Amino acid sequence: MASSERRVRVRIAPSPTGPFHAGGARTALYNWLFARHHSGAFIVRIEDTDRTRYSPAAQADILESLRWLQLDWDEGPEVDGPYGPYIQSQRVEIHRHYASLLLERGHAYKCFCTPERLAALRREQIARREAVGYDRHCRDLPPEEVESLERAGRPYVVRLKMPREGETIVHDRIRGDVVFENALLEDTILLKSDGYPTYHLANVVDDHLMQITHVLRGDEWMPSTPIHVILYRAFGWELPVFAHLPIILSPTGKGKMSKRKIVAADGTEYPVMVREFREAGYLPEAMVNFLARLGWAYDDHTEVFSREELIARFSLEGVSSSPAAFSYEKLLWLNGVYIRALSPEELARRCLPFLQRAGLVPDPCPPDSWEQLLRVIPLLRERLHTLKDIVELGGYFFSHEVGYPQPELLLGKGLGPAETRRGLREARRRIASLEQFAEAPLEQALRSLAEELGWKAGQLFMPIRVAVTGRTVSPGLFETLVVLGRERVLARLDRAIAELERLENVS
RNA sequence: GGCCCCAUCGUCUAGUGGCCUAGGACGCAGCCCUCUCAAGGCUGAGAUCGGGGGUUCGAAUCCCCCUGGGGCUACCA
Repeated sequence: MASSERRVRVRIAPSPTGPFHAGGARTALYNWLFARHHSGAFIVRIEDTDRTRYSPAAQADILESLRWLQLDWDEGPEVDGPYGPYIQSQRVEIHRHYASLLLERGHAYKCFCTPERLAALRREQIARREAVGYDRHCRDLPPEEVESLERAGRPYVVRLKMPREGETIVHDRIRGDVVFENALLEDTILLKSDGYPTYHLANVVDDHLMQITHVLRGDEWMPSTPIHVILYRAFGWELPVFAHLPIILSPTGKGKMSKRKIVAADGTEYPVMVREFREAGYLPEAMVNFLARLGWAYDDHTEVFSREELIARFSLEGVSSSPAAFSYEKLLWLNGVYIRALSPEELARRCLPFLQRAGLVPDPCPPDSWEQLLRVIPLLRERLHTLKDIVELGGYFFSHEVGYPQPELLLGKGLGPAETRRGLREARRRIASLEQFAEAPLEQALRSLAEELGWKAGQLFMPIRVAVTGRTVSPGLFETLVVLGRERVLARLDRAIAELERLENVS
């Protein structure tokens, strides 16, 4: 049966050497979408055969990131499944078995070359400006010599015997047929001297054993695919369908997306790891939508896709073959779109941790803080690009005091400290004596005051805004005053008036 | 250096021989709304489809060369 007719089974094979980054997330998403689209299985397999770089924290981060993005896996760590274990290091006996099978069948050989010899060889090749690579020194060692070296306890690796002529064609669903000249391929190491398999062996063996039908992975794997094809053939196994995804470029378009935090010229830090996006206040649904569109398009106008639409519409045919640069501007816009689509309660729920982390709301959240947050959300909803923005944009709704680091911002346009102070004092008096502290009466009172003073509305509103929020930017003044509450408004007006008085005396 | 991939507005892309004097989105600019900022609405600037050869009545779309960019080149994945 051709693999395309079997039930689709795809996997991601992250290596727990560092936190999960945007590129890994995109690969995971495409695999997940492909599986869900075809009602297939999405599998997570942890490839931790590099014991020197292994990090338990990284492994936890990968799973946590996948969960945050809601890319649920059908088989893998924590959920297990019929083809386990799904932690590669627990499968080394299996890998060793298949390596010995290759040895028996003459598809592989033991190589006793020391790292020193390899390094020296490499240096010579570079000096002679030759192509670097293993010289197959041990490929045709006489059996007796192999035996004696082994008896002497000399460490060895197992290498794959590459065909020395002909070519290997990789059929790729995105790239088409890619031809590799066998003579240029190296006798790749399959088993390291520590007994652990390399990626090539473990990956092929496990993909086969786990019945993987489609291998969707980053384009950086294209060069090693002929090795994998040759391995499949050596075992006599059916090939999966390969599809190499375009890599993600850094926002500048120069080079692969960094795995370290991107710092702009102005010092702004941009997230790269999935957890950093989460901490920066991005919504998982926005991330999913953005990542999906990075290297894939459905038609000539749709930008916003729900998860269900993505599943329904995703196909390999829509995946572009050229690399895509990451755009924080577009992500930010999309994040805003998703924020505005959230119900006020849901948005409040998601913003809460950010306010708590900033120390503006206690943890656990007391009922009155929650009520206040619910009042604040409608005012800030369309102003947030990230959840974290609520701290900067709305902190004054929760803090007890606001400061005026630049007191001159309190001044009305074209007005001096004395005049502004007079306006503010009168505004304070009228607000205090208002029967009903609500938007309409506030607006009426303040507009008529501005008129009486012969000021433009903004000349009065801006000083009040700065007085009560400490900022020149806020939601509409009257709704802001109402949510702040009369007590807080009056206290802050008093402080501002005092501040203006000081400013008067200075000048 | 060798091998491999890629090439449409700044960016993500639509486009699979005629519907393209190249469409949409982000970003940018202007205007409207307006108490500031957003959000929203409208308008605009922005790509001779990297260059050169072919094929064809006709090419962004097919072929070749060049150029540019990227990836890989570990007892890492």
